Amino acid sequence: MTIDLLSRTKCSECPIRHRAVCAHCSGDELDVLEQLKSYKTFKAGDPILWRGDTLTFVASLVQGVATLGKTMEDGRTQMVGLLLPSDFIGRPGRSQIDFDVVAVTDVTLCCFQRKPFEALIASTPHVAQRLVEMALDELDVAREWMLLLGRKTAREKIATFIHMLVQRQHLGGAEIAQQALVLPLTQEQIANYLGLTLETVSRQLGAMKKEGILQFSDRRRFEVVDFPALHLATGDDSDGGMLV
Amino acid sequence: MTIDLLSRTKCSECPIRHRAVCAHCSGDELDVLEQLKSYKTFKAGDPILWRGDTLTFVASLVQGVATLGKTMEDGRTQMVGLLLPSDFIGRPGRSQIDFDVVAVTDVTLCCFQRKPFEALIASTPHVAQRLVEMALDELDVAREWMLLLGRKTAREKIATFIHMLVQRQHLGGAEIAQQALVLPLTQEQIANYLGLTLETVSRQLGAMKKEGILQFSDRRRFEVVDFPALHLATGDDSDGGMLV
DNA sequence: AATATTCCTTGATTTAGATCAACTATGACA
DNA sequence: TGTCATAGTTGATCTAAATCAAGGAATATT
Repeated sequence: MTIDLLSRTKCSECPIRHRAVCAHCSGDELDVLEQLKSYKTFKAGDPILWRGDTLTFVASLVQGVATLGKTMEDGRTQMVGLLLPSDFIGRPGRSQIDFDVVAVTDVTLCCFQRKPFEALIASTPHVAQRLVEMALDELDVAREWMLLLGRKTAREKIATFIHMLVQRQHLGGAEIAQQALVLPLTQEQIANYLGLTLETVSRQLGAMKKEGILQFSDRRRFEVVDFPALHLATGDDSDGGMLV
Repeated sequence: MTIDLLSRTKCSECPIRHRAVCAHCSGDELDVLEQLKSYKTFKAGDPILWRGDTLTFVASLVQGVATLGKTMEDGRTQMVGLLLPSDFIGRPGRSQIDFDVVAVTDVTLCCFQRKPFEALIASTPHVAQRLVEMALDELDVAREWMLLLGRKTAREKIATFIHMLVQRQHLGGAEIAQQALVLPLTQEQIANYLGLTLETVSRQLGAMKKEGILQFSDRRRFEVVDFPALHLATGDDSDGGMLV
């Protein structure tokens, strides 16, 4: 029996896309997980994991938004990742993490004990293979962000961030732009994600509003009115930005 | 038979530390690799892989230094990784890369065809497991660099870079500081790694020389005279910086 | 409905680092 | 041993974004 394990394909029975983690979708070899499944919820603002914590579980984010962040002693913080629904939290083979995971909105996780999960990996090579690919995907994202943090201007950073949100929104299978999007973070959090200050984020968003690239209906809800202009503003290759 | 696959432990018969990749050290199940092993060499400055290239092999870097870099259309570049001896190049399950790999010095790679290597992974779960861990290690490094790029000052960036060099030098098993180190990159390359300009790198290195933290015998060869001061200058936690 | 808090905006000012511009040291190579 | 190219230095100037400072708008709390 071959299953597309840990794919990003949405499971028809539950909101989780990582099918190996989602017990609803498990194949014969994954039945063991069913018994270990548990849901955890966190309130907006709650810490999910602190830097240095011992990891006892791996999880799939079912609902909500969480951030991975690093903080320096003097308070400077840098987000190193953003977790949206369907994202995987876990470091198979690792017992510690080197950053904080914080719930930005109310968050629901579908959790599995780490030990049995690792036992599963140890016995099923194609699950392990899929996990390598997932880790490499995350690595690609991290490296793309390194280019952003090291070399992009404030405007390019903001444009890239919005562009990424649009792309992720459409991964789920929704149709093309011109539809309402939501900023999942406050402007201060966006600033921490982009290596900027909140004032700069406000000014740049304001400028894009004024230029007619974005249109806000609400403090958080907006549309991309001029997608080509948005893509141009990212500074990325002129080819790679098409939807679909 | 249990082998410490893909560990960073140095093989006694060759300079490669990833034992699964180093055919000298292979166990029974790895004999297949012996036949596929081949060495490739590159001159300083040679491209090893271009962004978008199809990957036909995985490899271990035996000798020399190479960089992983991203370049924007207007020429801005950001290095997203540094490959030193014992580092692994390869993306099992991935056929393309999204950055350039360039030899900084003369480079020797120990290469294996990707397909047979992936077949090996598919049949031996603990190799796959080790690869997950390696990818997660790289991810940790990338995220540490995100903090550096997004939030650290020029001085902190330089100090962190030197600090990292010292740490890596000592991973091999050498004794404590106060010994000659070599900058593996030009100041322009360091600038591209740290999200700075070459002038800023020059000025900051000059300042640390003047302050008696570093001492250069040569343009490239130097010693860390005041390691505590170096560590302090990184801006990192006051605890985590000890050698050993 | 009034009050407090959190989030966002906008302006004035400062500054770290970029940019521009010579110039110097170091090898490399003929 | 001199010429060339590459790498590094050093100074003057500029600027993007940070910082400082005040308000204002939305949301939550009483």
